[in-house]
Amino acid sequence: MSPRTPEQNEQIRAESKHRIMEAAFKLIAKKGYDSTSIAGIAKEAGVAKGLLYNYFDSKEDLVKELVLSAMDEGDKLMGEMEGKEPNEVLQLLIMWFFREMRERPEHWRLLTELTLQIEKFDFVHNIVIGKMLEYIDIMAALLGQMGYEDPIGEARVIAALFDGIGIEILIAREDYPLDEMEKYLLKKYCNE
Amino acid sequence: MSPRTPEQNEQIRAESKHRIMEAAFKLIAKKGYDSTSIAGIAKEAGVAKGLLYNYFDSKEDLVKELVLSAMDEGDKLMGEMEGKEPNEVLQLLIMWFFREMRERPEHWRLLTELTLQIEKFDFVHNIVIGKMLEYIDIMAALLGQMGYEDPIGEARVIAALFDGIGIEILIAREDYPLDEMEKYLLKKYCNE
Amino acid sequence: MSPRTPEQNEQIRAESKHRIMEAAFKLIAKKGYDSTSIAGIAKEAGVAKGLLYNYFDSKEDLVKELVLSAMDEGDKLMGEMEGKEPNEVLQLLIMWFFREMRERPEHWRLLTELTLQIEKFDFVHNIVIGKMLEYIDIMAALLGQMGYEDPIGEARVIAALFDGIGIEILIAREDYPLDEMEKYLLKKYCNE
Amino acid sequence: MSPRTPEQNEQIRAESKHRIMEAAFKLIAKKGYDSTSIAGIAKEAGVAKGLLYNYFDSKEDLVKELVLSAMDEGDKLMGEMEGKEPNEVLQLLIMWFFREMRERPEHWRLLTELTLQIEKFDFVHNIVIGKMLEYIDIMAALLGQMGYEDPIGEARVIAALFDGIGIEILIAREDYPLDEMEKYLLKKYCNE
DNA sequence: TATGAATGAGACTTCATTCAT
DNA sequence: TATGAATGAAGTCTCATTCAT
Repeated sequence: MSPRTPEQNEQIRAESKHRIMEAAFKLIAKKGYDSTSIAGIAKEAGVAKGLLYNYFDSKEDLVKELVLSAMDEGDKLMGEMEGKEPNEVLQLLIMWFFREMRERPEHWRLLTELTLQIEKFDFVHNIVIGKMLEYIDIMAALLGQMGYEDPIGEARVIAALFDGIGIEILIAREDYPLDEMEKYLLKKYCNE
Repeated sequence: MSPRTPEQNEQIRAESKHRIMEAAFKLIAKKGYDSTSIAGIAKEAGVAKGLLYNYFDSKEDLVKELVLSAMDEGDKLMGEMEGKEPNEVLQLLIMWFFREMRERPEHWRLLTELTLQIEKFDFVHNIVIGKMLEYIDIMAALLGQMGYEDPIGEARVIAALFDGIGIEILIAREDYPLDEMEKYLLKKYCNE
Repeated sequence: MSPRTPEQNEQIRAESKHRIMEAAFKLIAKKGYDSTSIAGIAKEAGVAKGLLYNYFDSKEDLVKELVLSAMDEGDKLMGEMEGKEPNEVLQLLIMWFFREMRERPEHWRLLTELTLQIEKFDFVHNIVIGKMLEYIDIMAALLGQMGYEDPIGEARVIAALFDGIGIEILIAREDYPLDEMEKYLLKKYCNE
Repeated sequence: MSPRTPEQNEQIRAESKHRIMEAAFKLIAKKGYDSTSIAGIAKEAGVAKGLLYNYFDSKEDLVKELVLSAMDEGDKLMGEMEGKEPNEVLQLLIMWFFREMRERPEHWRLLTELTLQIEKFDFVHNIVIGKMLEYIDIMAALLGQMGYEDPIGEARVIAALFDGIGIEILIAREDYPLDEMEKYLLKKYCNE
């Protein structure tokens, strides 16, 4: 029973926390915030209920961290677009969006679910608004370079399109004509 | 002395039920289904908890009636479009949408909130999918008459746009540039 | 709208009260005291809930009157036995008991149900004990005249038999071999 | 520091469960199922309401376990009768019955109470009917060996007697002449 | 006398959180 | 660090009872 080194402890902590967040993500994305219980998360993560409170102050706090980490991933993308042709960037963005929707619809589910609980999760709300504006700016710059007459207007249209498609996918699930939409948008914004 | 007449009772009932539904609508649209308690609804409506169960079998039943009545209102519109020019209809639809968003964003809030709770409210979910397809068909017919090359594709785009704008308004509230978007869309789809 | 005469009022009262008691009896005998609601009784009786409180102070009070009236009926029988041969009386009692069990098992159901709720219905409890002793005395007198060695002991046996058969009928319902038991007891106590 | 061992937990759980079942038994046997609240049981057991649901799925489930455990005890007896003289067995049964009635009338109270709630506790009901038939068979075999002319009839009489005495004890409590009845039955069925 | 809308206490149950180990 | 038994506030729903008409 020799005591663990600080490094070992740190690693154990990181692993446990990761497992808990993964479990929480999975369940909340599937069943929603209110219908996901702490007990359920603990069970899914294979740890005891009490352990969650070693890492998170409350259920809300857990969600907060979850959202922040989910946002992070979205940001990386934009970085990768530096230095490419506007036309190509737009094409990549559209394709990336549809790939995301195919492969990880739950990410979108989680953010939407929590964003709509405006009262409860103020901070998600604020972050999301910020991101939205940021992305619209980037998109407007692109469209400006591509010669659009009202680039901000069209950027807002594209943003709304993405959000709208996202929500329709959440509702229609496998019935949604993802492929057709992708083709249509690529043709509309990138071809010719 | 004498008991109330059936007419008096009917009126009392109608009023109480209305008060309860209004209170429920207000709270659920603001805080979401799960975070709205029966006790809260009763308090908001100014009645005792128990009274709700004179009018609704359960909390879910209350929501059901709420949704059905919210849907009703949306349908009237389509009826009024009969016999008009496609171009005009599209313009009216866009204007109607933005008027709705300005005047009754809570309707949209309520439907969105409940639609996303897929497991819990199957029936909302199913109704909404049905409506979506129906509206896309109508819209595609219009666009076809207006000479669009791929009317179904563009109808889907418009539907997604409406949904996307709707959800962005829910999030951004008064910060959303409703007027600019309306102008932009009218120009894009109706002008020239 | 001429006012009713006192006699008319009295008759109306009697009728309403009777209807309520009948309804209460029926439902309590079938579903038990706790599972029978005031609303249910009113509905069964075809009157408004509020009316019950014109005639009875409370649900318990209603039950009290019900039990008292049910007891009454049992008493008449004993009166009719005056002046008959002991042997014949015993035979009549046994036959009467089985007839009752066939025709009105609910009476027994009601009394048993309420008698067992000792804490709640003290008064039923006391009345029942009194009756039991009274009947055992009468029976013992009979058996004494018939030459039984320990008439009180055998009277208690017969009383317990009746109670036991009664309760088994409540449990087994139509599966209970009523006919065989009747024949057996008649042979045992009355024949030869 | 270290978490409890599984054994420790097992013991804690067993103790808590036992305390809850004892409390439930006591209260239900005294006041009946409907009049016994979860809150009351928890208070009697000295635990929080919520804890009951760590051990039982519902109030009904709690009762189920209670009944099954009460039944168990009754069965052991029959096993001990193997290989004894019929005469002796009958005597032992009678004496056992009266001992039970003296020492644990609440067991009988609980089973009777629940058995009569036919609609609610189907499973008790079915089990009890099964046992009744089983015991009557055993008894009839005994009586057959002892030379009774109609052993099944007499077995039914004895069963009804036991049930009847049981219920009379529930009602009359300490006023019931247990000793005299026991003597009388022993003389009637076993002596001479 | 009669009605039934309204009340509110209290029932069962869930679940985030705490804490002894 | 980790466990899970225990807590208790809060939620949904039922129902005996009241009261304006």
